[in-house]
Amino acid sequence: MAGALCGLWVDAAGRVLCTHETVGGGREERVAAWRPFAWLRVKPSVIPSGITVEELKGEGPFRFLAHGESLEVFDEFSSALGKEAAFDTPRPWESQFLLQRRERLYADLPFGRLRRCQLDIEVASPGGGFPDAARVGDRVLAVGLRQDGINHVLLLSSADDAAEKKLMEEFGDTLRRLDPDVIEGHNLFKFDLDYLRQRCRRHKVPCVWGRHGAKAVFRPSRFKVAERWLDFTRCDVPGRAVIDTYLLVQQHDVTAREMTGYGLKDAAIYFGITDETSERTYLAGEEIQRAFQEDPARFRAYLEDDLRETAGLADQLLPTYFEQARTFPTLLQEAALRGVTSKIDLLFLEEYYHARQACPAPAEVAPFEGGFTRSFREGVFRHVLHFDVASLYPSLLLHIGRNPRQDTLGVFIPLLRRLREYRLRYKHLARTAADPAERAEAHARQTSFKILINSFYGYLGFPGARFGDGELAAEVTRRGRELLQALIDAFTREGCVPLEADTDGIYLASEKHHQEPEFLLHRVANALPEGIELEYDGRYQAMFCYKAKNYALYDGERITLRGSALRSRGIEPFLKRLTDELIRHLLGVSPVSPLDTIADFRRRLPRREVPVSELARGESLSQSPESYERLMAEGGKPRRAALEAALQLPARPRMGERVRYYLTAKAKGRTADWQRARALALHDPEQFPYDPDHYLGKIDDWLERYGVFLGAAALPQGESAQGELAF
DNA sequence: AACTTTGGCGTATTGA
DNA sequence: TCAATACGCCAA
Repeated sequence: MAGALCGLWVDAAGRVLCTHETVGGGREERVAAWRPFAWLRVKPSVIPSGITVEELKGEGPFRFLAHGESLEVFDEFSSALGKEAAFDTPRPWESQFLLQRRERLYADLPFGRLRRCQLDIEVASPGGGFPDAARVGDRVLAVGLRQDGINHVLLLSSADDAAEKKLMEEFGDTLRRLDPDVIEGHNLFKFDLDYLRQRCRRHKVPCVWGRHGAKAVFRPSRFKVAERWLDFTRCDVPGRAVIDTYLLVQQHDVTAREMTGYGLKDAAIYFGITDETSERTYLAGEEIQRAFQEDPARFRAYLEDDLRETAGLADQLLPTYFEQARTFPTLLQEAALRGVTSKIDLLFLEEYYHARQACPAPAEVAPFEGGFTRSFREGVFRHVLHFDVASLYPSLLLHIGRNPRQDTLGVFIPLLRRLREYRLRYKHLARTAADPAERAEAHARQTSFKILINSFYGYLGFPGARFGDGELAAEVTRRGRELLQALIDAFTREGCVPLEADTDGIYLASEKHHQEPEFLLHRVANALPEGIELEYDGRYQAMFCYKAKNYALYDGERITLRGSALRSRGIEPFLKRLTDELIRHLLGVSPVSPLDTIADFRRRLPRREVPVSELARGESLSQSPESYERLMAEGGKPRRAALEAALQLPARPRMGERVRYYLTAKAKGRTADWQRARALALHDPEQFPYDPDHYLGKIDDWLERYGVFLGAAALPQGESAQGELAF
């Protein structure tokens, strides 16, 4: 019996090259058999030798299944069929192999036995400017590799080309000797690997970094983080997974949205790997080269701290994806880089393949209504309770119990049910297991199942999902709205005052029940259908209700902000400060009124005494500056201030990165924001001072919105206070 | 090159 | 000056 599969690669010839764990924890390489396959809409009139075609059971446009005896024969066959939609085959090939064999990577391999190697490079650029691997004067100073806590630091031996070439060869040798399953690094894709590739190419050193003597492959790719797309150069190292913690960190922050930055240093502090106050060696970009020459010990300490922090980030962020790779027929790197649709599709396709059932094509999805959202009151309220329905949409799906229309095999609901059972089992284990490593693993599993379960509803409403069903998704949200409305009515009958409701939860004020929310919970929860569970989620001294999806809570210790109006990252810091002061004031946390701060700003702004960094707004680029520039050159529109600012910067930011900018004074023919925007990094108080009037106007706008909550003193003329103080 | 959904707030651009 | 519209960012 072979040990766990911990590496997989299908080469160009169609050979399946596997790496298995051996009894002693080593790695051994093997070649496995595989028959490439595809689904077809029609039976080809001519079937070449080496290809078999079977007719499938059930309804669905893909009614035939073709197998090839080798990839070569199969490729020829598929190109002969042409590019029409008659042909559909799961990619990459590694997924197809796993699916065909019902195999998974890392089966029975604990996370602790995964061979993980951290990688970081240090480079020198002439004049201390921004590194650019294409420049002759640039140089790799050191390559750091760390595996199982042991550092392997490779240093440039002298300042000539031959030495850098030798360093590149040493890097390849060391990597192959360590033979990791996973290569981890912070910003690997956009920096380290791409830089190494360019230097290797210069010295004609092939990037043989993979298993089975294979070279790394590079190609442009994109990664979606919530609403943002990030551009990066993807690197595939055959037989290994490349994991970029820079991407994982950003993905993590989608839900939390509380990180101050995504660089290694910020992330390490945020995740508690490095204590903010404790020592770690740090070198600024321009100091690195000098330290390399004059203080080697310090240079090495810096590199090793980077490796340690990278390992720490992956310790926390990788297990979820590791568990995904054990769940889906997919590579670990794919699990970390791709969305949930392809993964769910693979689970379906695996069942359809083995059942020899005809496959559907993605269906049309008509626009449909979502969750119920309402802000009932505006102002400050006391004795606030929060209730929500546990896993509303998955519960409703199971309650409805209907499979997607095209799922003729009936895979969806049983799969969802099984995943939920698994999740509950691992959630329990995460609390009760004796061994801490086992608890951690159980936690990772339950987290990855939770993400998966929650995305089943979204999958149904997604037009690209092969087994999607917009009507079923619409049915789920419709029942969700009815349920929430029924809860609001029930709470109202109990004498509570609804404040804010959104999708699956409700905030309400009730002095009577504030001390005994469980009592209230039982009275209301009785009316709910089987399988739908209402939970008491928390109690608050005070709540500031602003508008729908925008509110602040105070539990006696901490303030929680919700909503883009109150906590958006793009907002100018000085306005954010006003809002924070307002909320602390309204919630009774601080006696200081923002009106004092406003008076102060109004005094200092005209003299430009407020630092520009307090005024600059930030925005992440939804487009690369280059493509924006091209579009504008062709007379495109609309113009955008953030992109205009990005174009000013010598080190052009890429799509998905943040740009901060401020506004300079109006001039003739230069009144629009985009014409006056200037990158914060290029602030020049003499040549390009900021425009105080613009920022004074922002304060007026702020008062327009929030003045009512501060009473008559703050109001523009003709308005009266509407904020109420109740209960 | 790649994609889970809808709902809501606030700001800027554009064109009249 | 005012609308329609697009976009960034966020809640669930």
